[in-house]
Amino acid sequence: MGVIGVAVDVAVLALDGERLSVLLVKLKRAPYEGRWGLPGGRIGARETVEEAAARELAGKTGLSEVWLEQLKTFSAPDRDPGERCVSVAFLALVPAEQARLSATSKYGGIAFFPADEPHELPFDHDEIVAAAVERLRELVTYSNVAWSLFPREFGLGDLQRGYEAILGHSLDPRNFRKRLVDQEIVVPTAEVRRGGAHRPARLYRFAKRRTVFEHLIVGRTRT
Amino acid sequence: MGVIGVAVDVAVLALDGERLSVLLVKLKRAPYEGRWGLPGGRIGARETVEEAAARELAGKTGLSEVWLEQLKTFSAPDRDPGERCVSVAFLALVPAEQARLSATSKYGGIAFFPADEPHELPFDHDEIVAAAVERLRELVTYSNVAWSLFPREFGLGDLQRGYEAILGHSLDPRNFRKRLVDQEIVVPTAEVRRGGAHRPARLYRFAKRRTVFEHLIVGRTRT
DNA sequence: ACAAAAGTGTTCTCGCTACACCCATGC
DNA sequence: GCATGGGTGTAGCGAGAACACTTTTGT
Repeated sequence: MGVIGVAVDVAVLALDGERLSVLLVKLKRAPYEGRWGLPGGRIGARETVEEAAARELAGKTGLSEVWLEQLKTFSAPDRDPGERCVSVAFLALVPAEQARLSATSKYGGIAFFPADEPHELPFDHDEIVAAAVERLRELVTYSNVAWSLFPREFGLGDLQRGYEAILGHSLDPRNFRKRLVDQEIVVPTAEVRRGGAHRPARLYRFAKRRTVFEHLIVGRTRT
Repeated sequence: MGVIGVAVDVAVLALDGERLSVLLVKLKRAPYEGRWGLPGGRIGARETVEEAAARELAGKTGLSEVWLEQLKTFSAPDRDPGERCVSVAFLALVPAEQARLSATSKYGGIAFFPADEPHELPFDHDEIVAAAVERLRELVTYSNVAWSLFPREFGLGDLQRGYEAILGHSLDPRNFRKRLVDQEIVVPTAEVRRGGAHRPARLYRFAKRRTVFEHLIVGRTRT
């Protein structure tokens, strides 16, 4: 029986501008060197897949302390044309600022691409990205994982636009605010942000880092 | 870098009597030969983990055509004291009758054990069983996977007791019936079952094998 | 004064919960 | 006739959805 490799692949999602984006790197190894794909690689002899995912992420992008969750294991025999290799896919979430930083830093060959469309990526990476987006959509409707996608303080308008980008549909601002504030998922700070030629936005923070609660969200609009 | 093995382990859940139970087999390979554990084994060179799970299940228990879902990949470096091996855990659901059949058939060393308590199983199998039970509890609240745990026709009383066994709490019979019937998750058949010294029970079937719908749940009672 | 984003309250509907009694049968 | 499980209806509450206008600022 042939030897089977074990790898991890990480779909890093972030709100880049106001789009939900996925981080891709220029692959360095055959047979797809030079093409864009998900960061990842073989697991080490003495680490879990979770540790491997965190290590690969830090090594290839400089990102650390990010939210990481196992998604699914992909194992089609021909998924890697070079050699038999199963891959444990992960979802990672990073705040926009941090994401932009790492994309422009010393780590070369890193960029964000729209997450909600396929890019003809090598291996089964398109499928992994799709699974990551789907999972995030689920998560965001009944938890406050969005914590991991935003800076410490933010305007509720920003937050709403982030949710809309993730979910792919628009939300009602009154219902959105009501729920988040009434249920104390976010709390107002003393600060406001005076930006453009507009009324300044009060800044908020997430209240608690509880990750799951009883069916929050989403004030879907009819259209 | 040492070679890493890839295996699957399957937690087969069934309603055995009126308890939620997990199928265990007598392990045949070192270092735990003779002890009870989950059915499973190495994946083949040309199969996916899903195929491997189905194959192992059929081979070790005779069960086929069962509901199978990937749960999570376990990868602690020391989870297998013999050699480095990651394991992709699966949840399988089988109807009670089929379960009892396979447990008494030519396949030796098979038995059901209560699923909601640990059994000091080898490897991380207790953890896998716990994850399987948790997952089933989630599934059952917003889908009709129970389809896979019941025979074609059943009394609503049976169904309710099954749900109670899975969830670990009691349900209100009026609300339970109302929802399942009003939302056409189950439909009455022409038959009734005349059993003991009681009013005969009308028999029902599941209506459609849609697996997920919008938040069904289950009429939790206060206690 | 006007453009642009922030902010706000009420009504309706629907699904979940709670709760107690009669029904059909075998013995 | 009685024991046993099968079967039923209603009222209240809470959460989500719908919906349009006022406020604050910079220019």
